[in-house]
Amino acid sequence: MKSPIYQQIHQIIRLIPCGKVATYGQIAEITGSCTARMVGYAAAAIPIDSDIPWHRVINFQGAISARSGGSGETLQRELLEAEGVRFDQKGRTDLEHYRWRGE
DNA sequence: CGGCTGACTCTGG
DNA sequence: TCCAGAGCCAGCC
Repeated sequence: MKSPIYQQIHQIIRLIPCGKVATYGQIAEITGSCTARMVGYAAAAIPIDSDIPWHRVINFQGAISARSGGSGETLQRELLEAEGVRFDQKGRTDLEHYRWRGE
């Protein structure tokens, strides 16, 4: 980790409590030093094997953003459902109910 | 130093 | 609800 920005974003994601989700823009606002895209790119750099709950990071629509490679979207949904997050038929979560308030 | 790329967000049709 | 376009910035050739 050379860039403090990525490190910062990774740290914020670690603070997300179980059963809650955060949007890229939300995290960007918390850092106050980067934009939603930066969060997305930093998240993309997070390895699945990492201890960072990257699956709790979703887009502002409450939907899961598919990664560049391929499968991962399915895994993310499975992990969120395991934490109690419900998905509707559109594959989206109720942000008003599951969005992390920042505590 | 310059160009390309990308887990985004927002507005409008 | 879905699709397209514009704005945005760090990282990697």
